[in-house]
Amino acid sequence: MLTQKVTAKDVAKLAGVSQSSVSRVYFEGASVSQKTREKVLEAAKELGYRPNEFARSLITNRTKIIGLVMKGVQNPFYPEVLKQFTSEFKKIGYSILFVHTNNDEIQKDDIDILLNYHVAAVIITDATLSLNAMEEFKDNKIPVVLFNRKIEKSSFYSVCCNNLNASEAIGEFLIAEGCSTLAYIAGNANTSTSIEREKGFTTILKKHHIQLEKYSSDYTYKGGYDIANEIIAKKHLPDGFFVANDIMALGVLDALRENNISIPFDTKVVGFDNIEMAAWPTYNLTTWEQPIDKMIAETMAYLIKEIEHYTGFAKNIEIDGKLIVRKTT
Amino acid sequence: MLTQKVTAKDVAKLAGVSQSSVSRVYFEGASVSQKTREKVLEAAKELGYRPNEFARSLITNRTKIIGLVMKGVQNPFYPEVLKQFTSEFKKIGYSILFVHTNNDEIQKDDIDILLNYHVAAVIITDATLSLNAMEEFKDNKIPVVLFNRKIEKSSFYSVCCNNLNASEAIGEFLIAEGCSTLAYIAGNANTSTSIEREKGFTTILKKHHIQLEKYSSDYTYKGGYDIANEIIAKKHLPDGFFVANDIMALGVLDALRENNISIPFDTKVVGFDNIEMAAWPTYNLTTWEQPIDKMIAETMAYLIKEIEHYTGFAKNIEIDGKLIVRKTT
DNA sequence: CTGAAAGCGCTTACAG
DNA sequence: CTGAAAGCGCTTACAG
Repeated sequence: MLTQKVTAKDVAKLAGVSQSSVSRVYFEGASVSQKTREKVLEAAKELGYRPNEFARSLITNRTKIIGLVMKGVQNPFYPEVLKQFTSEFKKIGYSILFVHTNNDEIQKDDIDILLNYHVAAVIITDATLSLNAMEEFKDNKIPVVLFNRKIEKSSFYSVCCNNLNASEAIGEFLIAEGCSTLAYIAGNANTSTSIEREKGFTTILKKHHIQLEKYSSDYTYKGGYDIANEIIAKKHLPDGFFVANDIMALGVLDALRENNISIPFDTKVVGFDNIEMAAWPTYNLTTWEQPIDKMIAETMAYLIKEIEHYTGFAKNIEIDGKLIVRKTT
Repeated sequence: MLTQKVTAKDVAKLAGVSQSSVSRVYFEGASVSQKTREKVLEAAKELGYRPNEFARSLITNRTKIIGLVMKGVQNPFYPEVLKQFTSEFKKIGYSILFVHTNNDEIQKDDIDILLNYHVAAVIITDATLSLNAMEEFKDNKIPVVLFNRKIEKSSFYSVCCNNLNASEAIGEFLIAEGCSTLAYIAGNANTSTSIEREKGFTTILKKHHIQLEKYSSDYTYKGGYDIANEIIAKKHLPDGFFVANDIMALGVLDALRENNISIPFDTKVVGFDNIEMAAWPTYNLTTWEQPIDKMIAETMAYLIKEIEHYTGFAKNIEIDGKLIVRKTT
């Protein structure tokens, strides 16, 4: 094993062809005769040749890197999404540059990373982007998708579960189950998911002349646990809870249980996401399943098309999920 | 906003200096006068200049990318590790290329990704590497650390919690708590963590003339849940369980609870990792806290030194964690 | 299909 | 400290 400094030139010499031919073998779409291809491949194998990605990117001005920005790694929903995007993109030769943000809106330093590496595309899983930042990506012809978050502006492409339909269905379901007082426990106030889930739920309650009790929380287990304890302390328990995501719902469930409140008899709980833990026997949480596979497929289809030929086309895509009934209702 | 194609040459022209001077301003360590630096910076700002990372890497043959390989995204321990590495490396200008593997030993396709991108270093969080693959990294002078996994070969640098001490302490603790029959629930059989935890635990049991009941599982919630159900079915319950990681321990706890086995009275359970969920009131799991912060700091210190000046120096680093006593003992 | 040559945007000796 | 020039390892017109 030589100290790995084999270039196309070396391969060319050994194969007895020009450096351009070597390049063509590794560049899909270029035309090379079967014979040269074989010679090159053989020589390359012997020398341990590996095309230099940077030289490549320098010329083509494009990379095989997807920037994936994530905030909430504590919510198991997102690591799962990360894993699936990574495997799916790997199949078509793309790698993932992982960016972690602490803010709901991505900041300049993270945007710079994405721009410096000329990523082929960016996926933002649970954060948003300022209009200015979006402009920068547009200028660089880098397609962006907001995954599980949306912005009511025509300049963003987003892929979400259909939150409105979902929360309406959840409302109807809880009412059909006999609830006549209902509470909504919201996630972070400025997130599109929490807002839409509240909206759909409210619509249905209004239709049935039920007033919504609304509580604010933050999409974390502890947030759900704490707010449930506050509600319990008030000695006034609604017939049912719609909790904006599963991880909060687990906190709610634990708080209720600690206070010997029997579920689904004393009150009912519905979550959102269908994370793995929702199915654990301790929780057995009724929840709304996000169609992750379809959401990922949709995201990738768009991105691949845009990488091929950038248009900047924007749209809010919403995909239907489904209710998973377990033992908390 | 122009269509972002500003090069050092453009900046040079506007600033009235040579392209080399522009380059020097952005290359730390190069000497430039205060005056040219200012002129360049001003021109760069006006044009929105951004040094091209690829051109850079092409020459220096090094990148600011760290390859991070991860297997078990389902175990919350690892997403947390990913997040912390990402934030810490970001502070010193490095980004994370995320690689997901399905295998306990990293395969060729993933290694190729790391090599193709000439990552500055690689971290493998819960998988291992063949000796051959390690050689490839060595040839390319890419430092590698095994995080939370180790191999008894002198060629790997690894950073782990001190699993032997930990499991001995857990053994002593359970015995002091009055257990006279004890079981160990192992994780994936070929992992260093599971092997060492068993070893330390066994040592202590032997010392106290207690025979180990050993059960095999796979480091997942379901694995823990299933094996616990099997044990319960045998109508023979040990006084205490040491479960090789927390996520399995949660499964064990749920199975015991479903069978109305009262903890810590009928039996006791100790986990390992101290993941966030271990502290949830439903579980309140006694466990061993892995010193993540220290493990990460140690990993980074080594990697930074090796990136600066590669030696290939290898060692198994073990850092002490501590017992967190909660309500399952 | 193939080769010679230009050039992507930088860094880095080499002079001055 | 600074500029002119070579060169990193590729892709891609341009001829043939």
